[in-house]
Amino acid sequence: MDERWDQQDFEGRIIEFFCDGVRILGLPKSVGELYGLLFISREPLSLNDLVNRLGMSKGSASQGLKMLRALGAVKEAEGDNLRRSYFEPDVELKRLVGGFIKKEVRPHLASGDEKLGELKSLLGDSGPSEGADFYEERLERLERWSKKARIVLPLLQKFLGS
Amino acid sequence: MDERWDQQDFEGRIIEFFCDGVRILGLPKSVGELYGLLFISREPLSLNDLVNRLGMSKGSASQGLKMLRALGAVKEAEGDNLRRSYFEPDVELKRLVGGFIKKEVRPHLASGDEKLGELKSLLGDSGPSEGADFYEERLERLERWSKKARIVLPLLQKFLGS
DNA sequence: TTGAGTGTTCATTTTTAATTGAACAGATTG
DNA sequence: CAATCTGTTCAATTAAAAATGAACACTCAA
Repeated sequence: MDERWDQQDFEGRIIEFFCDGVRILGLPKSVGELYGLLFISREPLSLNDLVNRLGMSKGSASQGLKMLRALGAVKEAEGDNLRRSYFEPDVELKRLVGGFIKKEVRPHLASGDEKLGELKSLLGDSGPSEGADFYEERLERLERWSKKARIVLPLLQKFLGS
Repeated sequence: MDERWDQQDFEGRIIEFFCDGVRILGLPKSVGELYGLLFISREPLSLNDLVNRLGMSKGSASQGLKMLRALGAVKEAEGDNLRRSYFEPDVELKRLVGGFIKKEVRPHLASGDEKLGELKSLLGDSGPSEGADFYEERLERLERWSKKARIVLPLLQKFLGS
């Protein structure tokens, strides 16, 4: 047994790694801790396991798991205790990114498109008034951006699936 | 003149639009306001113009502009007053995304890679100990993720340039 | 039906991030 | 040089986000 191999440290670093990761995506640190611990655990873990090993509150863990399930990043699994729910991570990048796009990105794009629609009709109301050309050009540009986003997301997912 | 055409309202909505946009990217709202107002202005604006029209502090505006310049999202331009600096937006999606990737995304990926390297050497230290297989598999997976990201970013930029 | 185990919700607290505003440095002008 | 204008910095404040923990509902088993 090599005394320099510190499993605690290793797992802690993995968890930190995911904390950093999820922060870039705008998710709370606790979500990164939860996913990180599940990712580096051989067995599925229960809410209580996660709470005990991460030292976070039951409330945070419950909400974090809820988010991870909604994103499709964790799923329920079989465990020792029949009463409890156990969780294991989905470790397929394709599906992780797909879930994130579906739950976090697309809704924002949709609400952006809606707002663009309102802006277009606002500008339409003005009639062919002087100086509206500039605003029209800007709105068209925003629509092109939005269109690009709608095209690129499926391509991205396709690429990640390879 | 159509009284229903409310330019104030229109500009305000564009600014809101960008506030929402930058929040997704994890940038402060003030940065969205600054970019939004520049985006919808015919003429380049000075720091004082921005402060006055957005009602934000000089400090926020200065810092926000600093960030926008660093991202390459605004550049200096000629204006009436020789003493002041004037700014105009870069409105090419390709360059906006490119700047964001360069300044915000790549540094995070780089620091992630560095941490992965440390983890690998930690695991290496343990020697061929029992049960390290699982950890090795996990680290390899993370490396594949990182590799995918390094491949996909240039493709994304290439696509946006079309 | 009571008691223990599991998990959720949400008002409060804590933590983190953003904004302000005053002090400051440099540049320009009279 | 004194007065004004421009823009930056940063300590203090304010606002926003996340975490906590207690109350609650539900289930199961004795």
